[in-house]
Amino acid sequence: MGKYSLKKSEHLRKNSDFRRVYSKGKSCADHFIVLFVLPNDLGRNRIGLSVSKKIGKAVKRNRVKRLFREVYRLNKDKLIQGFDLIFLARKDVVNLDFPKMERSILRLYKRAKILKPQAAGSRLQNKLEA
RNA sequence: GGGGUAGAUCGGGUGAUCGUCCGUCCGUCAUAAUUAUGACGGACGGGAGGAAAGUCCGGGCUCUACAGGGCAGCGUAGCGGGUAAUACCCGUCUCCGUCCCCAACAGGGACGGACGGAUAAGAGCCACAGAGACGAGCAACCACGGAUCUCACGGAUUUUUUUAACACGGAUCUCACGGAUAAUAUCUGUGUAAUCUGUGAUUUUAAUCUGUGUAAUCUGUGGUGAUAUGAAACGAGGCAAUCUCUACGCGGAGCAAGGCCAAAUAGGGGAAGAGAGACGGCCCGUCUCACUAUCAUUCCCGGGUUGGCCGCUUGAUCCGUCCAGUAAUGGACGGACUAGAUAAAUGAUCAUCACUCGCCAAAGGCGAGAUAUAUUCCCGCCAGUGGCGGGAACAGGACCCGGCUUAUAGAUCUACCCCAGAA
RNA sequence: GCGCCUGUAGCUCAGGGGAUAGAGCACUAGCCUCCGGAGCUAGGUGUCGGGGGUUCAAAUCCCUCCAGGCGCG
Repeated sequence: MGKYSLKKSEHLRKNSDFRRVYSKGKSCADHFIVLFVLPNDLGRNRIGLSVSKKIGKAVKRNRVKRLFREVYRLNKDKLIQGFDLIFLARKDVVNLDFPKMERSILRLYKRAKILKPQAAGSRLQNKLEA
């Protein structure tokens, strides 16, 4: 598996998976995104995306989901493995571009305490300082 | 060169890195062990739209009777054509609107719009206003005629009453004067005033008759349309986007259709009883399963799974040429293969080229001004060069097509019109 | 995918061809009260979701678009 790949097997797809993460997982949020986290016993991470019709029409929703996927894919080497994650979009997320969303998601990672210890230093710090 | 209208086409390009979906081929591993499946990796090829949207119509396809009859219901509506079909498209007639020609009317032309059948059967509505609102007569006005009656004028007659005034007479009484008497009392004469009464005449009023004029009411005949109304005045009115009628069309559900495999749950409750279901509103008709009973059947409720495969992309497909047709469109020939996802694939970052907007810089042209003049200074405008920064629409397949409607920055081409400039 | 409903004053709703579009609450002003509340009186408030059409006349009928909501599989 490539370092920055994102296959279908890493997606949460069943309704029961989503409900399990929503009810039993921890959540943290900012103005744009709600992140749900629940440990699984697979030894790798899986993500689910939830963008409701309140966000906008199909083009806007697809763009938000693509940005979610891109940010997760390019930062997946910093995460501790073994979690199910759900990104829930809030209404203001439409105005975000890629760097703003990356900063927002990395902050949420840090608050959810799923960042690898050594990764918490270098790149995130650079981004935040920049 | 700029602007407008109409139509057609396109709707960012190129490159790098990382990543995604599908197909073909290959490699490693696992399972059954030719080969297939799954996971991971690699190479190559392909990968959203003109509206993919809204779901307003029409079809294909699938199941239900290869979809049957009647009623009900729904839809369409000049005529002709196109099409698989339509509420779509094309042509044309009629009507309406705008503009132009014409001094004006008539007429003609251009453009745009129209759910544009009902002559024949019926029902309903037509507020307010108005005398009158759809088949019935009322009222108004005018003309003629009649009846009743009011008023005015003229004439005639009659009557009584009242009032007013006049004339005359009578009675009573007051006052004045004169006379008689003894007397201021009484009697008497004259004049005057008041009251009552009689007579005469005039005027007014009332009644009757008659003539003329006028007004009102009733009535007969004929005519009229002013006012009012959206329209209308005995016309076979208007509205059928009110019901209805006529003609034509429509069976129903929808890819979560439908079929197969795997897994899981339950063997539960209720109803029916010779019928039940397909069948969607009703009736008929057809087909299937049953037709003697704590069994079995059918239906409903409840319970479980909500995984995979097929359907799934070659099709009324697209492109080019020729022919037929006013056109929509059709035919022939040649070529092409162009997404098949399913918590749902096209993205992110960077560079660059074009498009556009703003700012800055240097030099150029033109115009005006300052200076005695000028190669100098300043201001404004113009096109082009360089740099920096920003913007780049509407919008994402979900079985597939044909239309319609709506959203849409900009670019190109064609036709027409207007403005400016040059020859 | 299919079907249905709603949009009228600031809010909740009536009105289903002829109205100056109405009711309640709210708002404003006045009276009352020492003040406020309650009460009484008066008043303002509308592109009837947008556009087009039928009609003499449209909130109402027809077409189309927009926004919101609901149901079934």
